[in-house]
Amino acid sequence: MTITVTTANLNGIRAAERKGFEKWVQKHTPDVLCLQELRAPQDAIDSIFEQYAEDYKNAGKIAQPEGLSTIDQVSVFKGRAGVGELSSLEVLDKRVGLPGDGEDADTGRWTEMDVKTPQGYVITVCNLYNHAGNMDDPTKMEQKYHMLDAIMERAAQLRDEAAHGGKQSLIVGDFNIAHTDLDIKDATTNETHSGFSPKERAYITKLIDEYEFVDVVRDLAGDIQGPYTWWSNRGRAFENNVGWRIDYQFATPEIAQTARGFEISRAKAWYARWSDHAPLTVTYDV
Amino acid sequence: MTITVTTANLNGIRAAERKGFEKWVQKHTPDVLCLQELRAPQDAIDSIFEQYAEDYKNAGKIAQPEGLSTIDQVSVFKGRAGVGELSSLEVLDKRVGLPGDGEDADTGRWTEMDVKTPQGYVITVCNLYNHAGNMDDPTKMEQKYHMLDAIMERAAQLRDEAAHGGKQSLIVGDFNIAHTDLDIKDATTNETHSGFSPKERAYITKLIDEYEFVDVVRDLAGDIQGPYTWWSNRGRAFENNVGWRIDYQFATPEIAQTARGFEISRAKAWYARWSDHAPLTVTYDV
DNA sequence: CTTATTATG
DNA sequence: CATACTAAG
Repeated sequence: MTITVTTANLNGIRAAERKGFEKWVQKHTPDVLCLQELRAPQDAIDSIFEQYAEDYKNAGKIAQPEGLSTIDQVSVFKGRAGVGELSSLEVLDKRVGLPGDGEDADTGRWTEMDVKTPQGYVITVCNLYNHAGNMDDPTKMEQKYHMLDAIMERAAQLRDEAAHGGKQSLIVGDFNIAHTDLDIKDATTNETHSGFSPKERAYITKLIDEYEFVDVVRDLAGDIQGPYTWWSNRGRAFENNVGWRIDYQFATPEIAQTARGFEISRAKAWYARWSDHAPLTVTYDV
Repeated sequence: MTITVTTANLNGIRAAERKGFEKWVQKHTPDVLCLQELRAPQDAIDSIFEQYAEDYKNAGKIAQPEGLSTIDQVSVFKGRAGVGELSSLEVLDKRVGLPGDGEDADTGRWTEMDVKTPQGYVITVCNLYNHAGNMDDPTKMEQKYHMLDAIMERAAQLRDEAAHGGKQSLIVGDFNIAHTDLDIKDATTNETHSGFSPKERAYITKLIDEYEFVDVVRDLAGDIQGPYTWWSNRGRAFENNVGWRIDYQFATPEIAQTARGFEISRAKAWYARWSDHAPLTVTYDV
């Protein structure tokens, strides 16, 4: 009995809908679907998520549309960021925002769901969209580091909860950071760019080494170049596979051990590109 | 020996290019081509007009690309208005702006060319794009009336020049006013809207009655409903022919008498819609 | 509804 | 290069 968890940055859910993303949803209906960069107002998100609920029902994943649990966080900045999380599993709790967010919660960058797996385990699935950052704009880098600090804080809590057979966790989404040379096509030219600077990469290392989260896709793929999840819209980056791996699934050790495989939709013949990111799905035997 | 004069509001020359307007140019190569709403910066206009010069050369209308005369006026407001005029005839003079414009000349709404016809007549061709206006915004209506006042002033000069066998004139373009019930599908509901208010319509009447300009298309078409030149992008206006006649060719009496026929491209099977306006071409035997 | 602009990624 | 926004028509 396995579950599938997908993370997909849509770069505008309405634009992705126009380009056929819903066909992908109908085909895959992952047990947990984590979406980033919805870039849409609440009413648009509500009506699209209702359609997805119908899709899950028609695919036989849930008995009724009300059987799909959803949570989302729209940004206070119109047309920017925005994250949402959907699950056909039993959902015990849903939360939005990070500890450090404070009053400033409506950044549209973090949601959580506690889901119950078919085998009866409870897993916290955290869904995030980090700032892109810009080396020429220190305030934007500060926002990026600030969110990374908050993620570390939450990761510490989740690690402690997971210890000694406790509640396991996933932290998935768009970190906007490639971790190592394997995670970026052009490492040398990008060391001075936001997304591959040493300071940013150190946060990913810290998440793995200090908070004991496992980079599931790297573990499954081994030490190969790639696989990438994002390709710039500029030039022929997608066609030439000049990509970055900036979308991740990090898992606490126990659930990481159950990871059976992953799929990045780019490789598939039926894949129609509806975003500069490709969806990343991991199958867990849990 | 006839000449063709076309007026076409492109609603963005770059968008029109993407949709195949250049094919229309290659097919028709009118002797005088008056364009409105270019909505593009000078460098974009320059390079597109150079392409049109090649098209005229390839069509055998001119000997070399340099044989096409062009004049244009870009608006000081980026991405708005903008008019241009092209001719394969001998051009004696070119001017931009209206008398009333003063310092404020770069409104992108008026150009003139003095062209010499194959029969040796000199004709001033004025090309205009009037403000759309908005009944809820008095300053916008004031701008529209102000331009109409300036047009009347120029029309008075041109009428005087044309008297007793003098230099004839055309005033063509987008007036953003339907003159009579015949010039609009839905007259009653639009009397309170900009474009069909009594005050605006009176300017067209004045141009005809006081300044003796002939509404060439109405003269040729007779008292029928239509033909329209503009259809709203909203709803199914184009499909249902819910249109307005707001693009005109006004002529001094002598040249008006030589008008042999007109064509509005909408009626043609090959017509691909690249704007909310359709091009209007009149053939003059002059 | 469509084309522009702008900011953001 | 693409998706938003806003202004304008």
